Amino acid sequence: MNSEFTIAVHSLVLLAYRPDHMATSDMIAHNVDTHPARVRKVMGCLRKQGYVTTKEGSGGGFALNCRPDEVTLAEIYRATSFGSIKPSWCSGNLEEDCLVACNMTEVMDHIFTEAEEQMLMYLQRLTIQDVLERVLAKQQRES
Amino acid sequence: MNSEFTIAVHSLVLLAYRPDHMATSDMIAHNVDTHPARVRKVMGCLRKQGYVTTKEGSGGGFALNCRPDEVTLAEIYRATSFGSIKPSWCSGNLEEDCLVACNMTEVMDHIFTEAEEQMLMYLQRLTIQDVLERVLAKQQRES
DNA sequence: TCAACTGTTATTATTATAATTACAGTAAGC
DNA sequence: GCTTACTGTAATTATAATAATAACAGTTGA
Repeated sequence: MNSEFTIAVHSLVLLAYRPDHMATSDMIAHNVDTHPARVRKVMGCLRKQGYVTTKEGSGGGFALNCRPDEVTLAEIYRATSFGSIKPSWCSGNLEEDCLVACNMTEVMDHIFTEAEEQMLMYLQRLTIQDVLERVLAKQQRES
Repeated sequence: MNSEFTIAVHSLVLLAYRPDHMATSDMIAHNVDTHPARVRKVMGCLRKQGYVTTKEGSGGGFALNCRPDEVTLAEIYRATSFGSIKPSWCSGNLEEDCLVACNMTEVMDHIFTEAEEQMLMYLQRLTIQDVLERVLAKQQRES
């Protein structure tokens, strides 16, 4: 699976956690441990879907624009990584005179699509708030 | 996701389809459209789990050693690609003095594990026989 | 003893992914 | 208006994951 989903979820959880619900790409990038340009790319995607707003120029950055307890990981997955369950390589050989060789590509493709839908049913039940709470709960157990 | 799962399923479906339930790595490789050595590697894994038997030497090859209607894709996934849902890259920064940065890695890891379990519940409902039937059904619709 | 196989490892090629650089555009504050 | 601190985006480079290939020892049947 594509790691832009991870970056998107991490960024939203971070924004939800911060008292002012704001951060710059530099701050997020340090927190996530990646490059600011990559964060901006992923956040651009979240902005288009309305999950965050951005403010350009000095003093700018990203701000949460949704309720963390209403946004599910399924939405974020669809927005960032839809279809990434399926491996890019696929089997099958149309040259062969064999039903299996000719049709397996499409049949497996269909299976991966259904498997992804099933996974989305799980992600549907998890919100950004839930993830934040898991983070906080984990800390409490350890302290 | 790892494509060895695809190769394993394709190979088992092919064996189930063939009247003698046998094939060499060359034959499977042509059908799947990959290299025979790769097929042998995947089949080695299936042999260890008892899904196929192999016969070395001249006239040898692979033979199905299970009932196609009893083997589920979940088993094959576990045998070949367990854990491959999770991206190798992960977010988080232990250097940061922030709960989110420090704990997100583990929390996301847990989420990917659960998502994979959910996907496995779907693969549990599909057998090699079901896949073969989808292949055959597809052909009938098109002819 | 030859030919046709598997088993396995090592090497190379290819592709996917992530990091980095670069720079135009925007807004705030002096 | 100028400087500074940001975003947006594209192009390039680096790295890692994946697949293909080659090579060869071991096995078996004819």
